[in-house]
Amino acid sequence: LESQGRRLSEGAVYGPRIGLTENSLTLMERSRGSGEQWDLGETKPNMEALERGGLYFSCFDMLFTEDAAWLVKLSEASPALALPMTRMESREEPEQCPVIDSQEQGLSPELERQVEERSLEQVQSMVVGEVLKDIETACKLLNITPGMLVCTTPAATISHFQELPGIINELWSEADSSCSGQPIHLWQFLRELLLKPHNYGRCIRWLNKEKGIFKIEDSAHVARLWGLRKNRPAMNYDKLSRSIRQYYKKGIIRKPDVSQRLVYQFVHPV
DNA sequence: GAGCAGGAACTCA
DNA sequence: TGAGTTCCTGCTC
Repeated sequence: LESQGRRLSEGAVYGPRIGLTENSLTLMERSRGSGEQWDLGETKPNMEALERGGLYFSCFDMLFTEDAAWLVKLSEASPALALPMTRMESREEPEQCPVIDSQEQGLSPELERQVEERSLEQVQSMVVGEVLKDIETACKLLNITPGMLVCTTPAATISHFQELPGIINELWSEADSSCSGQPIHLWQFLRELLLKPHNYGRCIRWLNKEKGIFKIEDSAHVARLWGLRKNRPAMNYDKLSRSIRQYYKKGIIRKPDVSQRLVYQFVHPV
């Protein structure tokens, strides 16, 4: 999710998290294998094609820029398949893609080419149908409307999508801790604060993110936030730090090698 | 005085 | 039973 040019092999990992089904990922993979390859340098002209063709582009497509380019190429090749995102109509995909052995049937080169094009269009149709269904599912999961994803210009589209995967990450991050049905752990809460430096940088911040070393700048504030989260109005730093110290023997948090006041270290930094 | 370390008893899901 | 929470004593900076 974090970098925009990741290949589908990684999509197979992240796809399910954003609602992409294994089915559509497989279809996209297959189509990539049989079709042309585009590098990231071709994104821009394809974005121009996107504007010309009026194809709406979802943030989920940007998760895999190469695949986004593929979809744009698809829209150029077969405009009828390029459905506007806002409509979110689920297409009736073909039952299966026919495999035609043109050699055995003795088809002419021209007819063979047409057969291949037809087959490719059917595959593309299946892929688009699956992707659109997945996007609809993902929108439902994230409680966002498809209209939120519509952009009018390529530049705005790129900018918008760069912001949206960040928001999605945050939503998933919060979902991990608050929607799983499990009470949040203190170390998770601290990590949450550290992951939002623009919000909590004044009360807690990384000293060395790679090593997982962080400093509590405003102990009273962090304790107050923890108390709010756990509905413990009497929480203070003395109690919070006692909970942190419980992590010493569990191997979750420890004091750094050079011990400093209000400085702790995650034993296994992310 | 604030923070640190750790024991012990307690609550809560 | 696990994960804190609360209270405590003693120590260091």
